[in-house]
Amino acid sequence: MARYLEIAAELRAAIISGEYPIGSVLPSEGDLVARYGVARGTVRQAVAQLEQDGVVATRQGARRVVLGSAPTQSFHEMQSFSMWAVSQGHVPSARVLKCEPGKATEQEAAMLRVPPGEPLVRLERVRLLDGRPTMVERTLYAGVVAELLLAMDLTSGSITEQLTAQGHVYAHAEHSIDAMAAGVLDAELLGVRRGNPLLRLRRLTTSPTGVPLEWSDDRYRQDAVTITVRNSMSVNTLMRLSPALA
Amino acid sequence: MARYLEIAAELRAAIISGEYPIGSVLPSEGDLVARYGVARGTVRQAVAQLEQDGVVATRQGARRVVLGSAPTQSFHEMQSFSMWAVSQGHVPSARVLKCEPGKATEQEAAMLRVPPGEPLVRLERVRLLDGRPTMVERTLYAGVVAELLLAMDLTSGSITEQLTAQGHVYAHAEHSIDAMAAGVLDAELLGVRRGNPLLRLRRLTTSPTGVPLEWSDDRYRQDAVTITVRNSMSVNTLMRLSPALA
DNA sequence: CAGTGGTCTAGACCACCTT
DNA sequence: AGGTGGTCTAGACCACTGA
Repeated sequence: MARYLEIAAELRAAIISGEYPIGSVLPSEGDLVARYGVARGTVRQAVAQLEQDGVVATRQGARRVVLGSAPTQSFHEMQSFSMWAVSQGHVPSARVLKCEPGKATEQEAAMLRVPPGEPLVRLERVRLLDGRPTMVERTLYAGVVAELLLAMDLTSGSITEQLTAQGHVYAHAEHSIDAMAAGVLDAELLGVRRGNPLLRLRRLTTSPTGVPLEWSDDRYRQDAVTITVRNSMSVNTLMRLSPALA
Repeated sequence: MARYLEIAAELRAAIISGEYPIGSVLPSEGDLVARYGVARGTVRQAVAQLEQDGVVATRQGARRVVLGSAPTQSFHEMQSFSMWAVSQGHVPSARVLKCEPGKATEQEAAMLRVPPGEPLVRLERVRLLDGRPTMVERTLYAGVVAELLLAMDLTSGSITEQLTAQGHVYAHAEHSIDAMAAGVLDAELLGVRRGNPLLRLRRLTTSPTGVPLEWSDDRYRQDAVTITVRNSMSVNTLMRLSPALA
């Protein structure tokens, strides 16, 4: 592991342990240089990590202030229902409604940002948390990922996990979040009344090189999840859009 | 402006202009060093900006790939309904339902992360977009910000803007997003039916030093907004929580 | 194997904050 | 005025990618 990541981890641990309580200040860069025996650049890389995660606040000329300990977030937990469920102490499962190869329609092609007619796989599942219907998932898989999918066990495990094991890495995702009313079909699948609120999360995921891998439309029962986002002046990935543009 | 920001801006402009189309590769760090006549560290600071915004993807050993042009996002647009509305070409306004000073109840203190009994201001407004009710906003303002608020014009402008003008800077925010059904009151205020879906966005905003400034509960008509979030393996501020923990 | 990005060093000057 | 973070330079070595 890189030295700056080790230092960042040590500082995180010190914050969690209470050595640097919320509201207190971190040692100066000079102090940390002396303590860890590294160059200033390395210390700055370490604290930049903490700043990016919203753990500390930085102002030129003043010591860094501790905002809170790092959230237990992870890109992969956000990406995968299974991993998230497990991390929350729940047992995830799935009921497959549809899994079929096909060719991209005009609309699907636009969402996946591929040419119309491209081969893809359409997957629809009801996702369960401890046996209770929680989310309806409609996913389109593109390219290589699509082919691998047809050989997988879709009811139990995490597709993401199986894809990662085979070297297909998800690197970027763009999520659109809104509220909607349950239609007849969704209501029945989730065991709620028609018209009840659902939280909809649509997502385009791409590889490290920007190649679209999947597009997903996930609809959660109103009481099933809350999404949280942190942003700050320096790190900001959050937008509010009019539906017309979304 | 710092040199690395100038370089980042130039690269952004070049991407938008089509000089570096989506999917193409950026010049190597060495090329950029030569072109701009700066040290490699400066070039790396510039491209790190682009990476953080999801504009380019980086892999060790390979040229950087262009993912897309920068979104027109801004921290302040996310923070302020007014600024966002204007940027979307709409006319924002507000109807003040309540604006009164008070002392923090047990529950309010916990949300704002201040001691119970702290002075605060409670503000409730219906926010309108081009005259149409769009969102119900319930905000608690703490400390210094609270005092300033009572002297402001609350119907027209942006509170955030007025506060910024007086040197009170919002620096960090944590948002919780979920779906809910409209109650009798919210339904009437927004002109929708009781039970209709609303998108709820709760937010704690703090100063650069981590001091809580405001807590807000915003409820949008189901068709009024979509929230979008970008995340990646390297930059991730997104979490999915069980409601019990939220 | 050459090119490229990832990490690290050592030192410099400046802008801003605190006292 | 002294301390602190922000920026920048110049050079080094390593790990990974791709032809």
